[in-house]
Amino acid sequence: MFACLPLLGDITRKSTNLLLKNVFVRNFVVHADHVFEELPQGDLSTLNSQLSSYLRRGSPNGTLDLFLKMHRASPDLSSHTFTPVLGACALLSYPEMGRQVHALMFKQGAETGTISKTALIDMYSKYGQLVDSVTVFESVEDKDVVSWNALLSGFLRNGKGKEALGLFAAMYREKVEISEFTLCSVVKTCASLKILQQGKQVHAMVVVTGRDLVVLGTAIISFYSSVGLVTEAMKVYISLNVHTDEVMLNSLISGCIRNRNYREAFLLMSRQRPNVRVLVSSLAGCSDNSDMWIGKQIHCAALRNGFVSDTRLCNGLMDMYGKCGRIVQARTLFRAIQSKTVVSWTSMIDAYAVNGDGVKALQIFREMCEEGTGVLPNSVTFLVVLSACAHAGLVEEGKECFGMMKEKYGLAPGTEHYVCFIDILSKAGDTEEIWRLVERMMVNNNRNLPCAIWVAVLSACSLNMDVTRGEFAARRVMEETGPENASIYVLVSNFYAAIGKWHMVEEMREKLKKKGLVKAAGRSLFI
DNA sequence: TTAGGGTTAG
Repeated sequence: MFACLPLLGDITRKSTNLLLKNVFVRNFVVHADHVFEELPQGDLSTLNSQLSSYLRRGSPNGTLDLFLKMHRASPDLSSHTFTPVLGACALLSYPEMGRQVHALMFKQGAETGTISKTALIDMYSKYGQLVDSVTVFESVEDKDVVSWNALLSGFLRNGKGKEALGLFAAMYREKVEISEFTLCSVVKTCASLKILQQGKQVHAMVVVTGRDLVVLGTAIISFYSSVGLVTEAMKVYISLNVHTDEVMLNSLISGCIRNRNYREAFLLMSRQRPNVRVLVSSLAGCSDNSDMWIGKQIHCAALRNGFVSDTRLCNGLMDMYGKCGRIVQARTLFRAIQSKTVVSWTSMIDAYAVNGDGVKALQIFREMCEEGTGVLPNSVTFLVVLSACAHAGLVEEGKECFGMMKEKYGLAPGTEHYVCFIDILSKAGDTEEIWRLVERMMVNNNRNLPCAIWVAVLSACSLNMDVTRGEFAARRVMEETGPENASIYVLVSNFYAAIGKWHMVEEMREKLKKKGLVKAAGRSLFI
């Protein structure tokens, strides 16, 4: 059932204590000095309240610190002890510890109740381990609306929108009395899937049932913005007549920017002092829309409000200037950031990469990797770097970075990294090396590779006129791709055209026509 | 025990 369960036989109080202590020393150095302090006075229920209190006040480390002391002092803890501890584990994104706490609960028989299991569902979903969330959910004997909601929001959190809607349908079938939490998750799901009709239905349900309208109203405003109906979002905002809620107003401002309703956005912004979060979100909208002049106005608003030393805001500004082709502005901002994060470095590398300067992108990357920066590259950094190498044809550098990712930083390349690497090898005309890589991946993945890999291989074979391997890749692409993906048919068709197999080109075109698919037209920023 | 702002990089 759970990876931790085979360990249960080894979990004595001593070993768990040691594990928890190690976890603290590794991850919560600030608290390590205090772990041997005496347990605060109080009975178990008082201490349990204290655990919850730490969590509510935003101190998960405090919760875990106290839990460790409690565990050292007495082996008998209650389910009320574990629920806030699970919450703290979830917040601190430390799956190993969460699993060990689960094992301890199991050992003490404290994981049987609905509330305990709901906390486990939530924790596993926050770790991205949905299979375990579902397993726990299925084991709940008396499922209440909260346990359903926990799984529902877990699906949503992990990008499983369709599954979330399926679960909502199941709640209906099971006649679960839905709550505001349910509706909130469902309306967010509709926003993520951009499904207008279902979202409208949820809106109607909210209006009819007269639920709490501040939180739900914000989710509905956000939903209408996400589906491009910012006028509807405005109507909801006006009808709710809640002008004091900052989150709701910010949701509307961000929606206006993303939908290019700039006049309304700045009008709303003038009603109250904007905070960093809404400005950063608005800058992201400007980046997506490539609207530098609006981005500049937000830059001015940030200056007026004294936010320009905020790293997240500078990251947003850098990204916006970079995406709009203003590399000098991006670099000036980057150099001025006092405490650069991995996002700052990655944004700067990306700014050079998207503006075609692979050499400068690599220079910044190397600077980032030097000792003393206090920052380590992550998988996004490597994706940006590999992409820069691919675009600039920096083959040897790309190979070096791909190797470095795992060997030096212990980061396993994902599908996107392999796609970039195949692109790099393709630029070097090295289809032999690509094929060796593919064979290794097939061995490691039980011969199943994601479609994106086959697409990259096909493009490489097309570019290098590798007929035999290209045909193999083309067959795999057609097997793996969904019937709705028109661009894949065009890609395969172009490959057959490149190698002169015109009957296959015709076959692809026929398939495309029969399915009534049309490839989306390419668009330029300036047309 | 479960919900609101697509806060920033792919």
